[in-house]
Amino acid sequence: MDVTASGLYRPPSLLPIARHRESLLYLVETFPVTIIVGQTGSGKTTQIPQYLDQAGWCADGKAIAITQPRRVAATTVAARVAEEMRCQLGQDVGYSIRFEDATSSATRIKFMTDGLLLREALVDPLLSRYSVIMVRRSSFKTSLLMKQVDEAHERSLSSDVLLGLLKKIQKKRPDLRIIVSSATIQAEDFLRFFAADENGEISDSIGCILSIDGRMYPVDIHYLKEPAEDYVERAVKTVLDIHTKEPDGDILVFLTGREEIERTVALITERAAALPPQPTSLQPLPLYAGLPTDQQMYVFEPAADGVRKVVVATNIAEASVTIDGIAYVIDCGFVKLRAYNPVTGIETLTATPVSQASATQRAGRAGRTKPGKCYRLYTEAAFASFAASTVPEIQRANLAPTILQLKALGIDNVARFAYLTPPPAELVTRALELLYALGALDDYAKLTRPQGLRMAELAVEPMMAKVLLCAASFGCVSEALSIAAMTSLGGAVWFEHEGMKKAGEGARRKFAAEEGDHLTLLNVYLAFVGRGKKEAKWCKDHYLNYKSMVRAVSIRNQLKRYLERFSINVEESLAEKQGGPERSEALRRCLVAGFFAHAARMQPDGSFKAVNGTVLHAHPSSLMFNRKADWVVFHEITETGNKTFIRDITKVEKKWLLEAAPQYYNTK
DNA sequence: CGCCGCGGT
Repeated sequence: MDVTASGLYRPPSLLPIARHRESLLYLVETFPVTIIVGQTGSGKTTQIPQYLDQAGWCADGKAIAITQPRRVAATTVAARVAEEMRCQLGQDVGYSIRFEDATSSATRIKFMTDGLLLREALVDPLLSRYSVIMVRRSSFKTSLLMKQVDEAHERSLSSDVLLGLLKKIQKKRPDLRIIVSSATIQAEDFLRFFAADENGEISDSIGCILSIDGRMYPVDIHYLKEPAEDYVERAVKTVLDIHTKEPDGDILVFLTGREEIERTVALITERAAALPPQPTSLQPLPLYAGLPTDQQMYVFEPAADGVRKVVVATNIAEASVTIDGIAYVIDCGFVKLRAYNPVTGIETLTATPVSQASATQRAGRAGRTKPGKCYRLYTEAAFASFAASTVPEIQRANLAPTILQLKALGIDNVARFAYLTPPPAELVTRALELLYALGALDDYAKLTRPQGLRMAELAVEPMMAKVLLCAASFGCVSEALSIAAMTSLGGAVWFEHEGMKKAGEGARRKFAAEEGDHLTLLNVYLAFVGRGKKEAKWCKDHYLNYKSMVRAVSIRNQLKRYLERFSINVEESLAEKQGGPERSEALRRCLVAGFFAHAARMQPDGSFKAVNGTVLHAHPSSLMFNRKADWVVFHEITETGNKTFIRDITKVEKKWLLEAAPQYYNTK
């Protein structure tokens, strides 16, 4: 959300990009690909689309697409450009993000998320309505930091896939212009990526790099002389040291997760109270994505006079969110990262040392408005041992959704797709196997029609997409839609708060279904949309996250529209038999049709055993955490620390599993 | 018995 950078509010003619207007237009005219290097505040995102529009790139009804990594970036930048062009947002300038389309037939400049542009490519494979596509990959130029020349760079799965797709489209559309804004270090790589043909030969007529200058304040880096034994302790101590010895300025502490953050906030409060009287007081504030929005807002409010703010945050503060007034950064040197094990199919979420690029980006948070200081809770030798940059998502994620998407985009040979960095073969193989078992791919690994194509179009992961497509045959489309929408929220259904856990669990019991979490989620959804209850207060009283519930309604509507387009009868509900055993069985059989690969059996000790022998535990947030069951299917599997948890669990019968996927269970 | 880093369709 770097859109609030000071540069944006400078008159456009004074922005650094203004001096490069003519050369930029020349390059875009001459080369199919232009790589722009320049940092936040250079004005490239707001000005370049306007230059292109003025230069005639929107003639003949064509439009310019600009992708952003975040929804909030797409909407705010679009609003800014509309204001500069003195037009109403949604007319000449608009944006399009999931659930919100602020564009019209008059729209020439369109901001959007990269994931949404990929979806458009399913319908319009050559993206023919665009004359220019500008892809923003957040980049951070930090070469003014002491002793460092380094850059960080967000690499989401969708933006990696988009760039590969654009390269493919360009071969068929020489008229298309591609602009990529990138970090200096990657600029050459991008150019080579687009210029290389299938044999690796580089063409020099494909593209060019344009650099725009920008600046940042210096940040002093301080390392530990000896490694810290407990970085939470050390972070608290550093906060107090800064507070008692350093001039005014707020503090930002990077830690890895909720529990650590809450503990640190409590420790700071406790220790600060024990200090001798200080001229200013300390106000520690937690910040992580799971925190309710109203509590997140506190960190953006300027501290009162005589108060020094200490924001204790996860990686959310590294690039997603910008807090003004930070003069000191404390970096624990770790981040929680997801990884996917293709052999076991289990995702892990573990604290891992950050990359040098990431550490640099964290330090840079102290130098946004004036010179700052960064205290690294590790040694300089440790920093030197960190990887240069974080392993891109495409090399560590479950690729089933991505591979399905590529197939639907007409890329049959996923092994030969132009990846920026190719994923490990095992990840691709595992994804292909699952998609085959779900019937999305045939014996020749070709997308099945209509089933595979429809699964790709539905905005849920392949297993849940299969559930939705099977629901009609079980007579539970309406219920499956609600469950799909609720599981899409990814655990954000319940409003968690320190000290109210007991009460929250009591509230949860009101919705509990004997059969497990999916039916419970359905009960929650039905209660929310039930007469007169679709309101924030009702949610609060029942310990539900209102924002998430509203989102579930949107997701369900969108999924429903897709099913209607597939001519699936959505009204087919078992509502009249509500609560009856037939409804419950139909629904659970339907879940099995998609989630047969996520089956496990409860052991006498209450743990579960997967079909491949892995020992699993019901996540404490699950109803099955302390209930008896035999066979179950589950939505998600994650390993944290040294335990493997399953979440969103529902009781099923073994024979349903065998019926749903006989070949899958025979080969195991 | 004891817990999800951050995004996106």
